[in-house]
Amino acid sequence: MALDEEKIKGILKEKGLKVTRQRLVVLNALASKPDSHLTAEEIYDLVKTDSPEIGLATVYRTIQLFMELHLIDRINLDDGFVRYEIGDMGTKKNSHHHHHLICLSCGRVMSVEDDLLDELEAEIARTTGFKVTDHEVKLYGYCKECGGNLIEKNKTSE
Amino acid sequence: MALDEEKIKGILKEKGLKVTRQRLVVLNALASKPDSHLTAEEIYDLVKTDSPEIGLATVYRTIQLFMELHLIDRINLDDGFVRYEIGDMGTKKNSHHHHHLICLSCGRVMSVEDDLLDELEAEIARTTGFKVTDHEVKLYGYCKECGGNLIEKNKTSE
DNA sequence: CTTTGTGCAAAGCGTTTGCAGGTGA
DNA sequence: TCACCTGCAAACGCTTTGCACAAAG
Repeated sequence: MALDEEKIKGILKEKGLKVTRQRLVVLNALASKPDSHLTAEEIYDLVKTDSPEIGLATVYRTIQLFMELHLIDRINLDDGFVRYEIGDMGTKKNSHHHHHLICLSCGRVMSVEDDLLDELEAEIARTTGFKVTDHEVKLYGYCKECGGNLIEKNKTSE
Repeated sequence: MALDEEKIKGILKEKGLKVTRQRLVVLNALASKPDSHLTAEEIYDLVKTDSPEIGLATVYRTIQLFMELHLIDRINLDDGFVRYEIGDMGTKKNSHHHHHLICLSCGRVMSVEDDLLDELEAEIARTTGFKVTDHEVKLYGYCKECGGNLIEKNKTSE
């Protein structure tokens, strides 16, 4: 997935922020792996191939900045690592994030675009008066491949 | 919410684990605040009133143990703190957790028991072949009180 | 008596921060 | 020029660990 650098430059300039090589490189690293949910350290390693002098602190600062600009999202899979993924770049301006499927067997993380949750949110607004503006959904289970294996091993019914 | 100490003792003994005062005190602390999502430090403070000699390390070790025994659940509200709440004690053996409503204005956290997600999970199984066994849902927004205030301030339509 | 658990303090580890020098506008 | 940004290293805060002693079974 190519990054629209001009757009990013525009966003930065608009806020009086400077366009630096480090910022572009970090964002490009995230953009190059749209479905890998990278840790700060992984981003750092990726980025070092392009910019060996970059510091880990800069990566952290850049991540924070882009989080505030809503250009990237944070994901916490509760495996002890905080991860990041590139956002929709404002292309869709849909503040609702996608859901994450986390395979308990192989650890793979997949994303699903689905807004069946709207119904749940409406239900909650009705019963509790709570107005939902955003959600984070993590679904744990077994992916197609791992699930298949489990069925082989665990053929009890059906 | 009173804790069924006999049941806990049984669970521990069954695993060859010892029943210590510290373990009971930690679990009682969680049980005494079923809807407060406590950090390790908060549990430590609570527990110190009953057992001033207890160490923070013991609290952490005990929390871990009870997590493994599925007696307590971890919640991460992405506010920089990891929190814990007492589980359903195996009374319902329903591995599906409740959802959390997190108010972006006052920070309050509420729980909702709802399984509208079953539908979403079925949909996902159908389309992706991913078998969901558990989920974690965080809904961000504004609670009744804060939402009301927002409406006052932001009366644009209706 | 043996094994497991505890308290303390030190170590670990991911993340943040202070500061001097560098760089973009 | 001048404010902003970066790299480095030190500081931080939460959590884990090593070890000797204590307690449970």
